[in-house]
Amino acid sequence: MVMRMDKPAAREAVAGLAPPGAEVAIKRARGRPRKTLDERDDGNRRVVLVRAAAKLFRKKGFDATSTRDIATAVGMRSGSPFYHFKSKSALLYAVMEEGMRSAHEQQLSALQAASASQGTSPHQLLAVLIRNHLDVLLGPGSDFIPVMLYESRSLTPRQRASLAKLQGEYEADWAPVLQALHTTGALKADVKLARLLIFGALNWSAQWFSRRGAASLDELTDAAMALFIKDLPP
Amino acid sequence: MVMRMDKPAAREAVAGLAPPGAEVAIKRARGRPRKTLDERDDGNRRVVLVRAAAKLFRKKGFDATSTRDIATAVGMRSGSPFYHFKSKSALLYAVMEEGMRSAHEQQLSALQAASASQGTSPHQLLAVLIRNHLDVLLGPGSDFIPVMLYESRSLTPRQRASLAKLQGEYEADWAPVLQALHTTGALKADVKLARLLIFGALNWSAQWFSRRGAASLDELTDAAMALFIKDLPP
DNA sequence: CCTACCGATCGGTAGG
DNA sequence: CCTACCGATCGGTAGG
Repeated sequence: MVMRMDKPAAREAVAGLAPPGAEVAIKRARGRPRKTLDERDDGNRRVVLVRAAAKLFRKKGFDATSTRDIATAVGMRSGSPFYHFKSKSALLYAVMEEGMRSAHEQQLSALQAASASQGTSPHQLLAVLIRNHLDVLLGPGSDFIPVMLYESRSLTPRQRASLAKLQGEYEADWAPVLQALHTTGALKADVKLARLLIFGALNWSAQWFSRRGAASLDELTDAAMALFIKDLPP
Repeated sequence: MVMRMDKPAAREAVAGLAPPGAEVAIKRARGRPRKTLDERDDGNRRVVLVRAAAKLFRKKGFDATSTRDIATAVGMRSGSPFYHFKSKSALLYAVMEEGMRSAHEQQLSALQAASASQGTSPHQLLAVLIRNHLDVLLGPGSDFIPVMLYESRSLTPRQRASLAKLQGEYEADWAPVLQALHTTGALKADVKLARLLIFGALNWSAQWFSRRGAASLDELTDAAMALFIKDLPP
């Protein structure tokens, strides 16, 4: 209840909302605060909350998950998540935004690594995109993107619009690859519809894929490539 | 509000739960009942409830739809849906079961019509299956299957198992067609994974397809065929 | 099928 | 971040 004026700043920085003077205000506090009980570690708690929320939202759905569930999962009391997030839906948005950002980063890395080492044929690039997408979707600890795919109904219109922009950027990386494949005849369908159908095929796997199941992510990637591409090289 | 003593039996028959002696018991009542207030029109109300529930579940999701929303939609008071369904989840199951039954019937009709008139090549059969599936999924008044696809988390385990059986029967019709295409080389991917990926591609369209949008169901069918099948005839 | 409820739960807040 | 709440809503039920 006292001296933790550094908290709001840290929090807003994570959210990318730090007002211009925030850090200055913090530096005004001299030395470490004494009342340490509420001097919980750091804006770290925010990340922990988002992670727990992602897991629960994925497992039970947004509406069926109470903010109390989330609080309990991270060892907080029922009202405390609202110290970090102004609403339940803000938490949901944080999950999705974090998911999209890291998914996109991962996608860019994968593309760069591919064009650096392996060849850079459209076939290979599509395989890389698919494999990465499956990883983001089904890999260990990947609750964020499934939540984004299946819970966006619960966002506010403004949040949905924000997220759509991020999704657009993610999908934009696919367009040239698909276009190239269409040009060579390896992809016969209309490019735009093909993209939607392909994302559907992949995204749906979040509903049935099990990491302890029959197929591996590599096998699934191969199956997808075999399904979509006409002239697969041996 | 009069004469529909046949209703309880009809109702239970729809649910497939009519106890052996139900109809007999009903026939025991002679003529029309006099106390007419609770003699509401018919088991018709049940169908109306299921239809309204499907619409709302699809639009807002199961958890975000209250039984009061459904009651209001059909002009009932808040407690009345529970006269027809013993729980909210029973209503959800009714939506899904009704959706699967009619989808499967429609699929069988489409297959019969196809093998009667058009040729019966695996290509044509797959096109028929896809087209029908899209119709069931995206056609006018089709809220049932999307609800089934996206809300089954809210079923009880027993309900889920029941539904899985119906889904299995629906999907079973696809297996020989896909197998035949695989044999001829028109489908390169592993048949089981191909089926999952194809259903994903189609099912996902419930998320983005708009009946007033760019593509028609026919165009979407063509795109899907072009995407999945290697040696499409002209 | 309505009336009149009930207990439980939920998102969120004040105040420290 | 906790304590102690609050108003609203929800699924469901008794009793007619």
